[in-house]
Order: sequence, then structure tokens, then C-alpha cells
Amino acid sequence: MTGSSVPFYIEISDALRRRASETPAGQGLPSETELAAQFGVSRMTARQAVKTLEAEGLLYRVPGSGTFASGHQAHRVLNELRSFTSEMTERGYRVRSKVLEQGWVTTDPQLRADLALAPRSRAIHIERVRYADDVPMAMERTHLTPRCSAVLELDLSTASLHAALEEHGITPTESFGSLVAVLAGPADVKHLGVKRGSPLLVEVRRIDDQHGTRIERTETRYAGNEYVFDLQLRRH
Amino acid sequence: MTGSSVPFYIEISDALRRRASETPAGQGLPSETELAAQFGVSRMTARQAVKTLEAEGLLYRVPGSGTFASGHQAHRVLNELRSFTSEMTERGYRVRSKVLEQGWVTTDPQLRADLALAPRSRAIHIERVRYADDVPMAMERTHLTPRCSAVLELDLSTASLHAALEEHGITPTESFGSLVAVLAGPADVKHLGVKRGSPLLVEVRRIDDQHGTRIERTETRYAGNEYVFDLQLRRH
DNA sequence: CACCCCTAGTTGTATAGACGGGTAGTGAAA
DNA sequence: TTTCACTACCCGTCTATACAACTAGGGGTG
Repeated sequence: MTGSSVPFYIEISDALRRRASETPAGQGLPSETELAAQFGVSRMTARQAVKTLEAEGLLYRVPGSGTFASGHQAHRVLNELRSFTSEMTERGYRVRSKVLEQGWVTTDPQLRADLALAPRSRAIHIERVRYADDVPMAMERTHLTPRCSAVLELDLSTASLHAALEEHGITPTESFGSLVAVLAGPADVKHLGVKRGSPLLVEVRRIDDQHGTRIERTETRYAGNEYVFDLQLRRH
Repeated sequence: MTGSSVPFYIEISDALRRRASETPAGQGLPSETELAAQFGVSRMTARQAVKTLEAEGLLYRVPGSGTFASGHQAHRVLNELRSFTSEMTERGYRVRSKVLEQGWVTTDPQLRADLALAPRSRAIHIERVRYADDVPMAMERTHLTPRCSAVLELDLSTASLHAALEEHGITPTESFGSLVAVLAGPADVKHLGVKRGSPLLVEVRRIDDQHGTRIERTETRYAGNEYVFDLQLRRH
């Protein structure tokens, strides 16, 4: 008994994660049988721990041969859906926003298609300039479905939109996005402090909640030189 | 015995995948116990089938309640690492390339860092203009480690680099990339047919093989208006 | 009618064992 | 020395079972 209520396979995978991240690439790690013996559990339980780490990508397995460290550090978040706030906060920046718009708007057909709304439905419109350590990083134009109306009460200059949605039982879960490069327009020059004709990165995201229901469409215009979009892709 | 050598859980997940994709979002799917009975396997085996589909994202599970369809079609490839050739071919385009460079080069410190090479190592340099249905889509500047030297024998105007690497036992598996927006330079104007000062999307990828060994760094400059970068992110 | 308890069903965790196929090393035979 | 068979070992798959935590719904009680 460890006294904790954490499942065995979580405890084992935590221990193995530390060990795997300290092991040179390609070097062997304990076999399932060894792990089971060391931790006093069945092989199937040890196996479950190893499989979670395999999914995280920090070890790989060769049938008939063994389990080996991948070498790279634990990239725990592989293409995780994250909000601007949570991403920048983790990188150590202080996040702040200037709210330009926050209210109801009428919808055009494109927006209704993106949000799966009925004709003549209204939607929530939020427009913010996002700052990291007081440097303007992006302009964000968000449209939300009516069931997210709770966000109208928020002070969005400091609050995180996604954190607020989650407190109301709406968990942003999956995002379908696209990225293109465009030239800065007048509004970008004004709010992002870039020169006219500068290159911008524009991301359009359509976001679903935990049940696959569309909740949001957001267009984010990143200042090209300030913001680098990181990607991590894996072959399946 | 079905006679096939396919594992049971694969057969079950294939059948369940068809069923889940035909089921409206949020609607219930068979429980693990039901599946086990229907297919004549143990519950653990049925469970393994359901878990693979859960990882694919086309169903979700609620403890104590049941298994439900996610509703969206099977996005089987969620941020999969793919080559330009395989991606464009699947979208129905005919892929062609103009080879500008193909040979050995000396390395600078930045390149050696990206490819994890020793001082004074040489590297392979390939530069191509990539066309889809004869429209120039991107300029691609690739550097490979010496162990990929087999690609020097290829006719890269038609051959796929990654397909060739795979035939030599090197499987591109994981990519660490970044995206920025820049303005088109003289070479871009010449080869991509864009105007001077147009916005471009530039992707830099560092690619590892199946053992986590660095094999490639590629800078790809996409013509901003021709190419849209699609992303699909999931909360973990 | 409203509230609470209880139960049946579902997923999550865990066990102990079994067999098959692949890998790599040992050692004997050619 | 080379080759081949054998043998541990390892992962992949699968079984049958058990208990815990949780949910939804039925039914009784107030």
C-alpha cells in the first residue's frame, strides 16, 4: 500500500517517464516482465504503463527485442489544443488583452455555416488584441454560439475565454484550423504596431466541445515576426 | 476461427468503426460487454478495440454511463506526418518537381546543430520547386544527414524523397516544425511566380526517423495564396 | 409532487495465466 | 571458420474473472 489512491499504472508510468527521459536514445529500458516484478504488479498492468509512454512518444518497442528510449525529452503535449492564455502563460509571459468588441451580432451565411447555426440566429462576437508582456502578439476575432452567452459577463481583458467556458461545462476539445499568410491591413497596423505591408500569419479555428458540438470560430492574426507557430507531427 | 490472421480486436474495431461513423453524434454505441458477447471474445479484447477508436476520436466514453459516437467522420489522420508528395497525391493533384540542387555541401554551425552533425561533416543538399497540377506551390530546401546518401541517385523530379528513404530502412517518424510569415524574396518571385512583397508561409521542419535519430531539416516556402495549411488539434 | 435510496448497468483498474511469433545469442555441427 | 539449430527472452494477443467507482432510472417515502 502506498496510501495513495492513484492507479498503479499511473505510478509506474510516472517512474518510468523519469527514467526514460534520462536514458540515451536507443538504449534499452526494463521489459514488461521486469517492471511487473519490480513494482509487484501483473504484467498487464505494467504493460498499460508502458503503452501510455509509448503513446507519448518517449519510448518505442520492438517485438521480440525489447523497449527502448526515444531520446527526446518528454513532449507531453503533442499538438494539444490550447488557448492563447494557457500557452503564453506556460512560456512564462504575462498575458493581457485589450477588448475591442464584446456583444451580440447578427450572422452572415458563412458564419452560420461555420457555427452550425439556424437562419437569423444571432451570435456572440468578441474582438481582442492579445499582449504577452505588454507586446502586442495577435488580433483575435472570436464568434461563439448563443449557448456560450455566459462569457458576456466576463472581464475579458484578464479572463481566459476557454477557462470560463470550461467552468460552465463546455470543454473545448477539438479544433479544425487552417493557416495562411497575408499582408497587414490598416487595423493590424493600428493594433499590432506592425508596418503596412508586413507579413502576418492568420489562423482560423473552428472549435468543438467534448460532445462534438461546434462552439466557436476564431480568426487570429499573428504579428509575423513576434509569433512563431510550433508544430509537432508524428507518423501513425 | 475466422481463418484470417488478423487479431480479433482489429476485426472488432473495423466493424465498430463503420457503425460509429453511421451513428448520429451523442448516440449510444454497444457496451464492452455487448461487444464481447456479439463477437464471442472476452471483455478485455472488446475493450482494446473500443480504445483504438477512442484514440481515433470517433467515439467517447463516459464512466458509469456508456460509449457514444462523436459524430464527426473518421479523421483518421490527426496531424500525421506526411510528405508533400503523399499529401498532394491524396488530394488528387499530380505532383511534379523542378530540381535546382542535388549534391553535397559543407555545413555551417546552425545546420550542424539542426542535424546533430560533427564539425566539418558534410551534408546532402536538395532544392526543389514543387508543383501540383503544374502550379508552383512551394520552394523546398532540404538538408539530409550523410547516411541518407542513397537519395543522390534518385531522379527527384518525379520520385518522393520520403518514399525512397523508407525503402532504405529510414522511416521519417516525427517532425518538429515551426511556421512563420515572411515576404517573398527574389528567388520566390522567380520560381513561385508570386509578386515581389507577397506574403509567404515558411515552414521549417526537423525530422527524426523511427529511432529518434535526426535525418533531415527542410525549409519550405509556400505561396501564401495557393497553399492553406490545415491543422487539427485535440485536447488531451 | 418532491426527495432519497437502491439497483442494474457501464467503464476503470487489476490479476494470473496462456500461447504465438520475432529476436538475438549460444553452441554444436559441417 | 561458417552455418545452422536450439534456446531464452521479449512483445502481441487473448482469456476469465474480480472489484471499484460512477451513472441513470425505478420505486418507495415523506
